[in-house]
Amino acid sequence: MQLTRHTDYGIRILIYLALLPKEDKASIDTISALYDISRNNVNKIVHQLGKAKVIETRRGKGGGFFLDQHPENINLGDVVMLLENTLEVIDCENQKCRILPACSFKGIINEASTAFIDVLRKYTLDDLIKSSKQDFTTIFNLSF
Amino acid sequence: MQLTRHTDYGIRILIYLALLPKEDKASIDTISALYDISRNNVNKIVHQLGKAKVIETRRGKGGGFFLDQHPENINLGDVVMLLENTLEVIDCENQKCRILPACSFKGIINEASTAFIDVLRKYTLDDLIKSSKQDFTTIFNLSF
DNA sequence: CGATAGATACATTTTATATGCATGTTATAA
DNA sequence: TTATAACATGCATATAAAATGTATCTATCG
Ligand code: SF4
Ligand code: SF4
Repeated sequence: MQLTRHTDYGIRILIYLALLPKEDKASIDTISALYDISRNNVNKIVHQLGKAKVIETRRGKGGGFFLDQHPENINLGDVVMLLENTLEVIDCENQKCRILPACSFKGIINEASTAFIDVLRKYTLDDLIKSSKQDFTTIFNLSF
Repeated sequence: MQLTRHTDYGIRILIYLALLPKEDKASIDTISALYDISRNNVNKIVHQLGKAKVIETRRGKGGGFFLDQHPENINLGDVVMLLENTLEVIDCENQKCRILPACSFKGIINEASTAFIDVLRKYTLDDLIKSSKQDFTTIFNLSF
């Protein structure tokens, strides 16, 4: 029961974007260096977030990416569900489980993972930054 | 975000034990054959459940294992926490994350995984079998 | 055009999970 | 009491998932 780094990296990237001044763009290389995440990982995540319209990506010279919505409108539940590929906590079918027809564990697990996501749904990207903007700017050594 | 098979296997084993008539014992080989799980996997799980006093194991000829408590007293939250080795949904320290001091995501994730376990905590092993004893006996071809 | 920056595809490495193999230890039934 | 059934334990291997690396393509700006 663990979130993949892919997802966590995605959150980190969004946090950074949320702190950027309006009209500023980030680049894959910047983020890769900033967080010490392999360029290709960042690439993949940015692409995924772009396709899902969480961020907007611009190719070519002077390109980059930035939030497509206000941080208050970016729901953490949605983001995690997007980045985490395995929504199902257990894949009963795929392992020809003998007791499948009688088993109610899968239902309980489902209820539990819904509860998990529901907690995340209560928060937005803004909740991650609003109370610690100062700390973040110090960490990033930004001046705005 | 997925439970490991190890955990799921554990649940299956407990379900089987809960259905056994009083005073009956199961063996690693029986379970291994019944669920088509590798002998060593069953071995490890049984050992773990034994150490945690969820089941009682008896060595030697005529030995085996059986529930150490009534199914109503075996809490699914406890069992899952026991079998799932990674309780932490994300290991911030271990990846020298730059924004750790300012990040509130870990707290939110923690709240979410607590919610997950709390759902499991509402159920016991008995909940898994009480409403479908008949189905299970058919599946297992038991006659009691 | 030429440089920049994301898009895409595929290969490789690393890590986590699952299984296999061997052997030890203990209890009990013959 | 001795053979044997059954769990205990340690380590090795195989498999699968995740993370990272390499390469090339495409779009855009100046
Ligand atoms: S035991 Fe239940 S939850 Fe687990 S694989 Fe079988 S049907 Fe699914
Ligand atoms: S971003 Fe937050 S949750 Fe993720 S590793 Fe860093 S401190 Fe932990």
